[in-house]
Amino acid sequence: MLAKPSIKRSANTGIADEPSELRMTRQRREVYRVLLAQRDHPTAYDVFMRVKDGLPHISLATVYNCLEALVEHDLVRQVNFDREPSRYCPNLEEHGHFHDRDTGVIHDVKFKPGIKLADVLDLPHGAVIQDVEINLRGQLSLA
Amino acid sequence: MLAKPSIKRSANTGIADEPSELRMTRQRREVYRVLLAQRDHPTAYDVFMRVKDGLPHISLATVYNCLEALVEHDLVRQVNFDREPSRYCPNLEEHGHFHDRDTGVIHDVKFKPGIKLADVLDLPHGAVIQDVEINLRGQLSLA
DNA sequence: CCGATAGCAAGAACTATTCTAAATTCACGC
DNA sequence: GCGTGAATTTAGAATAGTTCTTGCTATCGG
Repeated sequence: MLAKPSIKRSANTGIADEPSELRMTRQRREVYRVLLAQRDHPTAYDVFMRVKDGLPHISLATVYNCLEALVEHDLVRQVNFDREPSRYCPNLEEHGHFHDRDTGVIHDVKFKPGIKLADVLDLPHGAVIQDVEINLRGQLSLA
Repeated sequence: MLAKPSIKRSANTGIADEPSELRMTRQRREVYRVLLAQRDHPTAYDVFMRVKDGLPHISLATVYNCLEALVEHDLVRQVNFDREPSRYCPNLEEHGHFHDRDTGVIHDVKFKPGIKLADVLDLPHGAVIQDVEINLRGQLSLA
């Protein structure tokens, strides 16, 4: 997602389509805290296990709900490699992901300074990009 | 996948790790033909429906097997948007995909001439890229 | 405090995909 | 042409990550 963070904002104005604010419940706060605390791109299940330390009664479904809410409100990005379980990333800067086949670790990959995606891609005429996903797979040669 | 096409090649030399050639069965040929005939990034199920015209008794599992074999041998690329059903693309040039939210159509997106991914990304030191996936979502403004 | 709305929990349901086991096909040497 | 072993196909069962349903609970505005 391109950054458009929104946490608690002004009260609803009554205008129909206004995106609603995210209510920060105990569960959502804990899920978000867990994501910030250890930025290793955990799966929903990983998050579930970590959140249980603070909220032993939380259910996996709630973790999914919370992650969805956080993603929807652009506090967190969902990262998908092929059809593996989704992973979650609190880094909101535009960046890609490098999956190391040897270790399984996913590294954030930034653009070189000054580079914009639209500068390097031949986009369809009139294309308005709402979402960018760049996923790399490979290995870290030790040489 | 980075291009490394291999269809029928020379007979096996006896060397252990040589990647084996792809045996072109009726089913695989038909699946491949269908992908080349209509390059609209069909799902496995779409392919299944199309292949049935020529091979009415083919099973969905076989279509999955064939697609996997074709992907494995770099004749076809698998395209994943989030966790939606995988789509299949016979375009082997390095390119990305733009998913139009309004129509659902997926467009191929080429790099501007002369641009290499490594030129624009800050890769981890020593990273060897085996596979690149660039997925965009947005709309085609009619203006 | 009251009613309405949003969120939570537990488990069932869903669905794209993979696996299993048995039957078929194929390449190849004879 | 024909047997043989390996690869492939098939149909259906199984899997797994995720989403849905239902009833309960918390929260908010008034």
